[in-house]
Parts: sequence; structure tokens; C-alpha cells
Amino acid sequence: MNKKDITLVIADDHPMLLKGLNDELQSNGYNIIGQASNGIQALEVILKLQPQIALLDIDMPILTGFEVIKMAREKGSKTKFIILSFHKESYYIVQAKTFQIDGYLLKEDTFFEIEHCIIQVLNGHIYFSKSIDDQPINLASEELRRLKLLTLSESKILKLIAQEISNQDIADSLSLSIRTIEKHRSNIIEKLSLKKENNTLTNWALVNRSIILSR
Amino acid sequence: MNKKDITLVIADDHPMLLKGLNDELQSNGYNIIGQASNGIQALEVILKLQPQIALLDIDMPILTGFEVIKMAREKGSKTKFIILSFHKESYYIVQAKTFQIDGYLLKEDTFFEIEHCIIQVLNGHIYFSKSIDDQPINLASEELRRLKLLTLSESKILKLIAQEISNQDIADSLSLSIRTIEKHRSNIIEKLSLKKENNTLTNWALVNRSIILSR
DNA sequence: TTCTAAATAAGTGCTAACACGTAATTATTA
DNA sequence: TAATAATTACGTGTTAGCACTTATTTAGAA
Repeated sequence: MNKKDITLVIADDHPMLLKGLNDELQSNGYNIIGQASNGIQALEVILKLQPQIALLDIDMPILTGFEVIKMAREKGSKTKFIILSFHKESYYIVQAKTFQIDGYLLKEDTFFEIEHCIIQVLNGHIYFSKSIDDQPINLASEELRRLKLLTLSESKILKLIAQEISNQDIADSLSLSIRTIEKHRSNIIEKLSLKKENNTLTNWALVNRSIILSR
Repeated sequence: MNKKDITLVIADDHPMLLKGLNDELQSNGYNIIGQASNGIQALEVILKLQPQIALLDIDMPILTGFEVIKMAREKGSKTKFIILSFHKESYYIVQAKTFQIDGYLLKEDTFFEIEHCIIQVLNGHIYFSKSIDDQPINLASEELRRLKLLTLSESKILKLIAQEISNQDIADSLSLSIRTIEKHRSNIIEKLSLKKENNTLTNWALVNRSIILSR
């Protein structure tokens, strides 16, 4: 495929970065059909122009990159999405993987890395920046994979925990003893293989809140 | 003064941003005599080329922008410094003013704002981005507003809390008493007006993790 | 029907976070 | 210089979550 046949939309709320990305891509022969400097603008441009690839920042005004992707897909968009972010923390990477986003780049990456990612994604592969340390991601993903091991009651309780509801309140709302809830918590901790720390389950549930609540 | 007589050095560890800035400045007739992608490189280039103005990122590898400025001045550099940063929090601004830095821009600023700043600084004025004072709508949430109330120490500790580091470990890493950390936590809770619940601060920090860590 | 998994519940002890107070030492600023 | 804010630190008590264990009832599978 010729580079000029690859349609791209790019979105970032930092004008200089947007310009740098635009110039570098264009001078390398890519066809940038749209730009945006906030989330809602990005969503509109993507839905209207239906590019093959959209390169999105996460932290944008009005809508985050993740929200744009979710909404674009709900509207039936076939665009492939690449996140371009400052964040290399596992929290973001896990979220990107959960959303099944096609690519994840860091703003510290060179153009070489960006171009490589675009090509990989166009060929149907998933590509995450080489600069991301895979270790914690795999650990976190492993825990998410284990979510499937939970029974119905355990899942229900986990959702309540992720909403910062105390054992006592969970017990009350489900008309169960607080000891039952405690036992469920123990079982959940064991199934997810969480480290034995104070409030380990609550902490883990809050960090992975969006994933738990979206299930 | 003609634009092409204005000598500039720019430094940022994000290649795309550096390119965007370079292209935009050059196509507007400015004379960029040097670039750098980390702190030590920036320092070398500034000392060697002695530009009239250096545009520096704060968060760079090896040396921060502030450190570069301090060291360049200690070596007798007459260069005027403009910080180009993501941070609009008061403590960064205060730090910039304490260092008597000539200009402070945000990466969300347009080229118009950047150019205006360069001109002001060249004329011996101090110029801080217009976006710093007016509260941006997209970030005007109550929580973020209250985050501004925190002191430097409190912010530092809050970031560690958001990374699930215990009081004891925070105390150890900062060489402080655990009681000091506890006191800071109490103060943070009060400043943020969090509800009086068990682990209320940890929970809040984890829920708002991305906001806290991106600051 | 027997076996197993899930759901229910309780005993007992430990720990980190937090409430609420006091107070000394530094910075900062008016 | 005086007043204020920030940082440091300790005392004492409370609580929610968790470890580790035992045990009954219910429901589904072999």
C-alpha cells in the first residue's frame, strides 16, 4: 500500500506537538485528512471522515482519547486507533489493552517508532511502544484474566467494592452477614492472587475500577 | 530587531514536540541555532552557542529545565530563559518566579502566545502564559481546584499515596518519621474536604490516580 | 444418590489508616 | 522584626480490612 493512500486523523491538545506530528507524517508522504485539538472535535472528524487510522492523545479537553474511541466504535466506526500518550504506567496500558486499542505510543518515541506502529496496525497487528516496560502490564493483565475465575456472588461483591461500599453496607444491602462478605473477599483475594497487604482488594478494585464496573 | 537576528536554542525530550516547535519557529523566520533532547545536552549547547533565548522543557532526562537554567547562569550565561511546560500548578510557577525565569509557557499554548512571549522577553519583560491564571473549563473540577491548596510536600506525598506506597515506605524513602507522614495525610484530607472514612485518602487517591500522577 | 462447589456464617487476632490533639523548628512574608 | 505558614514529630485511641480457621446449608453434577 502506498503511503499516500493511508488516511490519518490526528488529535492532540498541544498545538506544537500536533504540528510536529502533522509535518513529520506529511513530509513522509502520509495523507492526513483531519486534525483535532480536543476530544469532541476528534470524534466528529473521525465519524465524518472515517480514516483508516486515528492517532489520539489520552488527556484531551472535553473527552479523553479512550472515550473518543469508545464512542466512535459505538457509532460503528471501523477506524483503527493508536494512542499517543505521556503515560507509561501500567494502569493506562492495561486500560488500552482492555479497550482493545490497536497501538500505544509514547510521546518520547521517535518518528521511526511511530511509523513502525502505523504499518503494524494497518497490517492488522497490535503494536505497543518498545519503551513500555512490559513487566507490570503482564502482571496486571494476569489479574484481569483471573477475573473470569470469580463466581457470580464474588463478581457482584467486587463491583460493590469498586464503588467504595464498605463490607457492612454490602452486607446490609444484600441482607447477608458481614462475615459472609469478609469470606467472599478472602476468596476473591486468593483467586486473583493479590499481594497480602492492608486493604489490598479495595486498592486493587479502585485502580481497576473502570474495568470491573464495565463488566 | 529582525527575527532572523534572534538566536534561539530549544530543548525538549519529546521528538514530535521539538520538531513542531522548530518548524513553526523557523517558518516564521526565527534563527534556531541549536536543539537538545535532554538536560545535559541543552546545557552544553547553551554554553557553547550562547543564544539570546533558550526555550526549555522542565521534565527532561538527566537534568530538569530548572537545573539547566541554574547551572547555565552559574557559568555566566547571559541567555534569557523561557520554560515550556505541561505544568500549570502554582508550585511550578512559584519555582519559576523564584528562579527569576523570564518566561513561562504551557504546551497547550498556540504559536501566537509563544511568539508574543519571545518578543516580550527580548524586550526585557517577564512574560507568563495567559493560560496560567484563567481556570480552564475542562480542568475546573472541584477536586482539581482543591488540589491547588496542597503544599509541595503534601503534593509529593499524595503522588506516592496514589502509587499505593504505605506510610512507612513513604517515611523511609523521604527519611521522615511515619508520624510526619500521618500528619501530612490528615492535612491533605482536611484540605481536600474528604469524608471521614477508613482509608479515605488512599481510596480517593486511587480513584483520581491519573489526575494526581499527571500533575 | 453421592460428591463437590458455592454460599453462608462465626471466632480471634493483626495492621494500616485515620481522628484529634499538642508542639517544636524553619521558612516566608508582611 | 513580627506574624504566619510549612514542616516536622509524638500520644492515644478507633476502625475496616484481612489472615487463617472451622462449619452449616444449598445447589448442581457425576
